[in-house]
Amino acid sequence: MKRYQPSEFEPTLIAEWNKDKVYKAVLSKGKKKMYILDMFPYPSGAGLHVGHPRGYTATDILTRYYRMKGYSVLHPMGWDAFGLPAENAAIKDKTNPKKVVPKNIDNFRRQMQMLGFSYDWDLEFATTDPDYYQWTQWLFIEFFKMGLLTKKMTPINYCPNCKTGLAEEEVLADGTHERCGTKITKKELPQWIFRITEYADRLLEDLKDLKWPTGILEMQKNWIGRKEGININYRVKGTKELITCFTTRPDTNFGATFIVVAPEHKFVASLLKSKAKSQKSKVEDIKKYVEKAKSKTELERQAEGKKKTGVFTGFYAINNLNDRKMPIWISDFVLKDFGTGAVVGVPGHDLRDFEFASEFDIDVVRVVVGSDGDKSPITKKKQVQEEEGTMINSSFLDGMDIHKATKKIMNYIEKKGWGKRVVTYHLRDWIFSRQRYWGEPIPMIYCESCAKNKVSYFNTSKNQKSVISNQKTKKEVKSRINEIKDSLYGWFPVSEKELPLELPDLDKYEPLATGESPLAAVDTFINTTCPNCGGKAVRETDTMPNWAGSCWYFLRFAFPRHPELGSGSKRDPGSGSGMRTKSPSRKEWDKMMKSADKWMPVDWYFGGAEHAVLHLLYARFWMKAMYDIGLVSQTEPFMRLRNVGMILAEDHRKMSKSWGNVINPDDVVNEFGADSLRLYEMFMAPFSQEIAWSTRTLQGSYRFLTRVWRMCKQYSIQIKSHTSVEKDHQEVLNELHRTIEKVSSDIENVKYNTAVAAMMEFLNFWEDELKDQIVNSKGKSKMPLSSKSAKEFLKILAPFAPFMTESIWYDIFEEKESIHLADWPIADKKLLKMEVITIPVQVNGKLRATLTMDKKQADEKTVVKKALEDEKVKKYTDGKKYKVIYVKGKILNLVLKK
RNA sequence: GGCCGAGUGGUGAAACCGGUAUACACGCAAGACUUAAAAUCUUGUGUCGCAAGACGUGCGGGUUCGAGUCCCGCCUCGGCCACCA
Repeated sequence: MKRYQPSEFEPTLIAEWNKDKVYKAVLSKGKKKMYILDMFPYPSGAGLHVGHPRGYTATDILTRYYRMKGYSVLHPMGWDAFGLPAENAAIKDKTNPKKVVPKNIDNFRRQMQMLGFSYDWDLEFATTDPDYYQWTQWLFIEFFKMGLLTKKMTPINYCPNCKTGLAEEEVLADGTHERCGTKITKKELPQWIFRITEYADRLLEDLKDLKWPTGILEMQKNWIGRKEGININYRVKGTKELITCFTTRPDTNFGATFIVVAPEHKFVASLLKSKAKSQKSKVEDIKKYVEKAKSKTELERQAEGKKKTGVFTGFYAINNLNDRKMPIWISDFVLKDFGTGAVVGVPGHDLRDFEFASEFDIDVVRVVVGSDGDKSPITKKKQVQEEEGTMINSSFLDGMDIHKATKKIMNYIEKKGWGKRVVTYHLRDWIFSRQRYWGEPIPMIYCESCAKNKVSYFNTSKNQKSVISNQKTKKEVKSRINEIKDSLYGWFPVSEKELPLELPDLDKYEPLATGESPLAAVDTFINTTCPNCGGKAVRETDTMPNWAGSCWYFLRFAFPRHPELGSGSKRDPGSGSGMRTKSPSRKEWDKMMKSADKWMPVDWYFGGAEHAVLHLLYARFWMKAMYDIGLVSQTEPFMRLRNVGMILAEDHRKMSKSWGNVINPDDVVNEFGADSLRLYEMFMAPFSQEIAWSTRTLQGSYRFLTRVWRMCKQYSIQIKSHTSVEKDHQEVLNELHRTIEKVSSDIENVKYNTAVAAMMEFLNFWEDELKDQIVNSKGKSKMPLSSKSAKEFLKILAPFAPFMTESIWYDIFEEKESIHLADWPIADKKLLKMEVITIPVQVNGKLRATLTMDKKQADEKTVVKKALEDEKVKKYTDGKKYKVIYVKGKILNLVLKK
């Protein structure tokens, strides 16, 4: 044991920790529990890049800290292995993802162990394990039973070149396919829709209980986008039709001058059907415009910018408030999915409406006067008044401010029966079907003959039993089912006994030209019997999106172990020993959850901010739905959330193979050891901040560890000889305890950069003290800290540098049990207090001197007296009157009087 | 366009409730060791100035004995959403 040479002991320690199961998660009675979780990774072929360990080291430090503090800690790791990247990589290599994924997992696991993360590897599993996804399928069926899933025609993104439907993430911002650059079109396909919007209010409401970064909370809030407004019905002159418009600004309704509907609006369809009612030339125009609008790609829409296009229908709607005839237009700036797909145009008080009105010469009426007092007619874009103001030209609203007017007019319209208050959301229902191979098969069966007889799961008598006890939820479920059951004739869930419904092994699994899933071409998979009538039936061939697996994995980690079921089979490459489960059933779930519930919820959740709305929203949704069925006892999965900042390459660009600027952790560990990498990534910047990699700065962390190593090495003589009675230097001891205190609180606040700085500061102090010793005792080194105290320092460094501290712990200090199971040191409150303090002295707010004195003597009188003895202070105050401002023990300010 | 962050030395950054601005580290400079280099160690390092001192946390104001921190008005950069009615 000479030089600090990490490669000499790091691999050995990994093997020992694994063998002794040092990091086994055990829930002990009388101990507080702590569940610390990373967003589990997708195991790509490239292996870990240097950005992954930043988050994983952070959770590892928390885990090690709480473990040493005596908590029961759950810290697992697994693999989110379904999804497009694996599938595309496998297609490219002409192999099956089933073969590639296990290899990738092995590599990821090896790298994580290399970095010393203290996961309980026995709990490992992958979302692609049939043993896991049988439960994901089971949950799908439970959600189906409570009316949260329905199937309907929905437009999806489609690439005409690759002949496949695409996920949102495969469509670039300019509307092209990321692989081939072809413009994406829309294609209507039957899709399973997950009705997340049913939970919009609760997803919004419950945000208030979460200790999450405010930015993420804000993003979820915006994404849900709750808006209160009113739906107003307008009569179409000369017909029996009504057009309903959503608006949040009914106060301006006296200023409404036109109506615009989306090209997809049902009024347009009925218009085209009954040609007789409108002029023939108009019908042709309308047809042309609607077709063009529907075929427009995102790219074309963006190229057009905000220039308004549209076509007049020849019809007018009547504004009941003032009997105004408002022309009805069709335009693609109105979105079919927002509000009612129809807008009432108030060009004086909405910029977009004004642009439309100017384009087509529609009247503009002012109904609000803003703070500029401008009452003149609105003719210029600048004059459009969207802000606060007072009503004019609005009959009984005149003189009111806009908020009061809004309330008044809403009441008025509702009373008259012209409209109804409504709440709308930005949140859309979740399209849950993928026409892809590499995902969980959706466990549903379609029976044509049952469909013909209008039979579905929901009207077969044996299925009417409800397990939901909450009356309110029961009612909601009932009304949901009533709404959707007619669209689900012929659909039945796969029976529990059949789970897992396994993904078949296929040689060819490229998406089909029809836009269907590749499973649609596999006869042995499709054909089955109807669970209801026993006749011929077919399986659903779509698979679930890659988000499904991450919606409940945090529960699965907490499931009790079943060693009697054996370890993961070859088929389940990820499942660790004792993590297999029996077939899914409500009884089995309840048994599992009874014990898993003790770990829930996740106390600390770490991952990238890019999941702010997707994964985090979906998982919260599942949790609430599960709660409603009684599957879990909590409504929120993740109590505290922290976002890890991205690590950029040294050239400040994103790390990417194509730039050739990727840093591989294997190389870093080879050169500097895992501890240096961990320490550096914690020290480099505040945790959530994006930062560029710097090998130079990493060397600073390496240097620090080398110095700690050297320092500790000097204890070996002392310890082996057992001769000298060790004694702590009071000042070093005080400094040590201050460091213990600082590091402890910094860890709990995820401020690792300052925690590391504090330890560096301490080492500087400790070394200086030793040098003084050597000088004073003429070369004979006597350590300024006892080995007992030195070990305390080693302990607080242990979560950051688990390898080196463990190695010293065993070899120098001759300990027998792992440092990572030792007790966390507690700072001695008596030692924290500063006996001697420095007080800055200011004259007129400018620093002129500092006083060093005993804390007990630092009363105002003494401090002022001492300050006035200072030459510099005297220079400014001599012969002048001054006011004394003294904050005890903090600062003295002498303010000269004029 | 909407919402949310952030601007501090040559660089990454620190500063708890308004109380010594620049902790810790990198880099740089000089020196020690060495035949030499690397490694290591020592000292210095906000700007201007010989110094005393003055100035200094994106810019302009304000509150205060005292402002990186609070208030008002701007500028720049980053993130998310976006023809959202």
